[in-house]
Amino acid sequence: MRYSRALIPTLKETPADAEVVSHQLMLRAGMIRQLSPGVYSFLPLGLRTIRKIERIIREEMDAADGQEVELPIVHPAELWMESGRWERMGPELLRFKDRRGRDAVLAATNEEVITDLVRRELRSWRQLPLHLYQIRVKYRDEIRPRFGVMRGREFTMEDGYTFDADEAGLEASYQKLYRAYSNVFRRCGLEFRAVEADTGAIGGSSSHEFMVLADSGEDAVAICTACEYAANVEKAAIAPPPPSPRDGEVPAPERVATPGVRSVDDVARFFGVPASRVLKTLLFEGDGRVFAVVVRGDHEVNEVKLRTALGLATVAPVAEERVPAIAGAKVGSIGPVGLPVETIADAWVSTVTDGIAGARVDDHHLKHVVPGRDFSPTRTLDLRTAVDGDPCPRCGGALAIRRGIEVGHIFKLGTKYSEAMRCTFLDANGVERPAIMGTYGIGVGRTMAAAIEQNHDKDGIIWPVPIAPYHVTVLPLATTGEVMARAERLYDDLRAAGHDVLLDDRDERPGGKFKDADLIGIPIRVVVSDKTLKQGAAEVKVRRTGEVRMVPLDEAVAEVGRLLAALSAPTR
RNA sequence: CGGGGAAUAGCGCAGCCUGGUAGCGCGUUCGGUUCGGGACCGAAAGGCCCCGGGUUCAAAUCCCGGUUCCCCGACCA
Repeated sequence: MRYSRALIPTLKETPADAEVVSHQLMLRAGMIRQLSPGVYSFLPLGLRTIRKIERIIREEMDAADGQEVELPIVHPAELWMESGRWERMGPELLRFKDRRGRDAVLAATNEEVITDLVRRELRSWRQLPLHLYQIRVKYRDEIRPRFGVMRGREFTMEDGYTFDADEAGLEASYQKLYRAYSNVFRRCGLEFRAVEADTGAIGGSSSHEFMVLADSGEDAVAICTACEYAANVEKAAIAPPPPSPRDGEVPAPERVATPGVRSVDDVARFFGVPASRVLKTLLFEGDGRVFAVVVRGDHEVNEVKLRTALGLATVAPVAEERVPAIAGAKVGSIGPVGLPVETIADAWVSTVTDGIAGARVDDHHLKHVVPGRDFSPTRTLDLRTAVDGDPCPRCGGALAIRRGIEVGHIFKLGTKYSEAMRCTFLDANGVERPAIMGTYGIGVGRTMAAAIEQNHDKDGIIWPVPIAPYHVTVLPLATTGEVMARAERLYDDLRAAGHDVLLDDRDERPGGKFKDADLIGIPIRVVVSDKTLKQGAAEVKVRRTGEVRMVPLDEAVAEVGRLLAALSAPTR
């Protein structure tokens, strides 16, 4: 491509509304422009990277026995009613009516459509396993789109689905896709972790999220520093605490007036104890029943873990106005002692041997509260959110909490949709069975943004070679004469060698060309100027390392090939 | 949805408090000098000052209503 003919509108200044570097750099490099919140146009340069990521995905999915399909974007509402997601998905599902007043939705994901497609064709166990995928736009009416292409309302996603005859088949498909997804992200130059993810109350089968570790990530992941355990903090388990020997006798609970003392911090300050000695009591409501959860003051209840541990479909805190009627005191003074509802404790409550808790009388607290002596939880479970340094559930080592960008998700669905939508086959014994499904997704734009988050410096993007919009940029420092002629020849030769090349033939000053080349992040830069031609050479520079060398003109193509190969080697 | 901020030239912003007919930097166009890390001189183009209403001799500026965008909390690729 000749730069003079290309639409690559780079910006010198950072647009004010871009918060994270990937968003800033995609705008500055002229790769994307916003149309409306969470909806972006991809410009030629941005689309080149998108296409390269898509190609990698196709190659890996095909290698994992996937077959590409193309599913509709407009779905009839009936299909979503059949699966139950018309109600369950809520406002995130973008709905509209056609001219006849029929309800329709824009594809947010395609379990319904794929299940409908397959149920019409699937008859025999001999047709299984089946792996279908597509790469296409999705619409989710996100509450708050942000970070550019990272969380959009309209975005391109690879969505894949597997159908198996039995659990063992699902396991094999899942493992195959796990490896395929790992390959995709590795080839995109990403440092990532596959972490255990929450599966919700339904199914209970396993799920992994592929997380790119980056400070700008919206998710938090717990990673064991000693073993391979890694999980989304939504789900991360925590090893139980060591037994806490009671040192000496603890006096009976004593009520203390604590006017205006409400939060855990207030309580800790008032009594002059660390927050870890305060017992925090919260009321929750799940599937129509109310119960209390007790955690240590320095810990947070994890609603996802709570829901899963109790096997509930939904869990939500009880509205503050209703608390006094249930607990006998306002929020801030409720406590577990004598509480007339079922009380469940987090395992780490046992480390409190002499605690402070609400007295269930407004503006009063109890000191010398001993779990097990002064109140008895009906159950003790792992209910809190992991924090940095918590013990790993596998090996007891320390968990580290890191930020992550979820670029992919794989999920053992089981028979949720195949049962609801009667997608069945006859097994080897002639028995009708629902297909056992898996569902898989990769955010393509998100992968691109994540790659920038991990590969940039103060001057701009540093593309990993496999997803770089161009591999090489040739910069003639003059647009006429010998310099231009040599640059043109190099441009042709590099293209003939199979590289994607951008020739900066603009009538720009050298500084401008250098800045733009760095900003858009082309891995290799080749400069041709009067100075280099005096040596019969071109100057070759590696964007990532800054390494510069003069290379004889007739060796330049070979040198570029060597450097690209070296940069593509899986060193990271 | 709740809370906070913003809307003025393609981009980044000032002007608003204290009304008087719109400005700076970058970019763009033309001419010239420059030419290895975003040059310099000269000339020029470019504005429903978010929209609607009100106050006033006069509104970017004050008042009322609305819209849009951005940021912080519950979802997901």
